[in-house]
Amino acid sequence: MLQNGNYEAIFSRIPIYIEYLKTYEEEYISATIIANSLGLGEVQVRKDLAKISFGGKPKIGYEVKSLLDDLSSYMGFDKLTKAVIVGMGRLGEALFHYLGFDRINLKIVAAFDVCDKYNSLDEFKSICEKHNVKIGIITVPEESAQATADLMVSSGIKAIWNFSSSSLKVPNNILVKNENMANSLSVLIRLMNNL
Amino acid sequence: MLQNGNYEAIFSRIPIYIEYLKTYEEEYISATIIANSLGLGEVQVRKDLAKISFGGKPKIGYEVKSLLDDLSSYMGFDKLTKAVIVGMGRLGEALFHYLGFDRINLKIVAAFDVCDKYNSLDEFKSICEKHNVKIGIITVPEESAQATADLMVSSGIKAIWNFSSSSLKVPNNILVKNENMANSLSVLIRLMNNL
DNA sequence: TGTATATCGATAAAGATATATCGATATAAC
DNA sequence: GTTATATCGATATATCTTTATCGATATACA
Ligand SMILES: NC(=O)c1ccc[n+]([C@@H]2O[C@H](COP(=O)([O-])OP(=O)(O)OC[C@H]3O[C@@H](n4cnc5c(N)ncnc54)[C@H](O)[C@@H]3O)[C@@H](O)[C@H]2O)c1
Ligand SMILES: NC(=O)c1ccc[n+]([C@@H]2O[C@H](COP(=O)([O-])OP(=O)(O)OC[C@H]3O[C@@H](n4cnc5c(N)ncnc54)[C@H](O)[C@@H]3O)[C@@H](O)[C@H]2O)c1
Repeated sequence: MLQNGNYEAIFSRIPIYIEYLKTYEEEYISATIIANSLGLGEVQVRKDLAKISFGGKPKIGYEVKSLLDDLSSYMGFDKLTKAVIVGMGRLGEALFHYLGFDRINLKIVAAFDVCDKYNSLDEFKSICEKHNVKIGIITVPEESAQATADLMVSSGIKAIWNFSSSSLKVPNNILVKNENMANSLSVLIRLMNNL
Repeated sequence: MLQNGNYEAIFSRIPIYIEYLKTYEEEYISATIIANSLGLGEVQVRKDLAKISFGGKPKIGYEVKSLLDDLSSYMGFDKLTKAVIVGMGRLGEALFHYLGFDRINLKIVAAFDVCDKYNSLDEFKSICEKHNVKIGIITVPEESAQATADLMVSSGIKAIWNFSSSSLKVPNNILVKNENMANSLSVLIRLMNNL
């Protein structure tokens, strides 16, 4: 199942480095500059980079271009990842039209719903197999979430991004990332009340 | 600024306990049952509960009702929290109509957009002050995000839930939680490619 | 009443993550 | 050339988080 919540902390920083580096015009950049720009510790930045890329030069820093390449391929952004989405209601529509997945090289190749404006679920398996789809996005109502997950698993999908608040039962080799918005917001409420 | 990403880990587990407990019919529950149902370690559950609630009884467990109360008030769900949302495009609409915020006792009291179907930004400050709004949700395009944040700060908002991928500059006493969906999904891509 | 057991809480150990310190080095300035 | 300095990488320390262990206790049952 691998129902993760806490991943290696570094994984969530790399995309931030990448975004920042894309805006950086010089040929070289130091860990100090990255750290200060992003509000992180410079030792942490240096350690992250050391883990992924080749060394920087004292007094100079890291070469931006090759750093970007290394970070991107570390995250898997160098390869196109294909996804499908099931449940084309308000949230599904929003995600389907969102342009921001481009920069992580993710493409939503098909959208499914019970309503016939979209691909029918009958075609789900064949479309997934044809495109070798790896990621399934679940934006159906709670009560349909488990059935949708089952369909995804039986269609060869390897990872599920779940926006319903159902906790899905899936085989051990399938990744599930729950994107529970209310829970995420509640962390903010808690922190706020603490101040 | 408090531009957090890694909060106390416990904060993100409490809402999960709460959801689970709401479905639990018995009068008492043990850490063992919670842990097994949610795929967590039982020592971890016991430690979390010990931090927040009064003790359980050996061989019996914790009283569900009072546990729920304690966890809810720890998270701040016992008080109504008011939010506003700015940017009523696809994502803004989805969030505005989402019913799941009820269970964390959050109410979106007003929705703003440049389009006149919604509240006008001219009224932003007065509405926020009138309702004593604490949380601002940003779902405007990138280029308007910082201006929106500024408006929120100057209208007395204490915490911002930011869906744009701009990194916002705000005063030190304002909380910002970036909900960068592409970055979140990229963690899943990374984990998947690792298997 | 005594024994077995599920469970708790406390303490200890392990693991993960973040921060601090410092010598080495590449460049720049003198 | 020598010196000053920004930066790196390595090592050490600190903090946070999770997991393991174990004695104490409330109940169930013989
Ligand atoms: N709207 C939000 O901001 C938001 C936020 C967080 C989580 N969610 C969750 O995301 C899910 C969708 O939310 P929404 O607001 O878009 O709801 P919605 O009602 O607008 O959309 C649900 C869509 O799923 C379709 N559907 C229903 N059963 C289906 C099935 N078996 N197979 C395929 N499609 C099916 C419906 O036709 C509809 O188009 C819900 O589980 C909700 O709790 C929504
Ligand atoms: N759609 C998604 O699934 C998704 C996912 C993650 C992040 N985002 C981000 O959320 C934001 C909104 O995305 P969307 O898909 O809803 O876009 P959208 O274009 O559908 O909606 C943007 C809305 O903001 C309004 N707007 C523009 N400038 C404004 C201003 N200054 N003040 C108030 N309203 C203003 C527009 O009128 C429009 O209604 C973007 O920053 C996007 O990158 C979207």
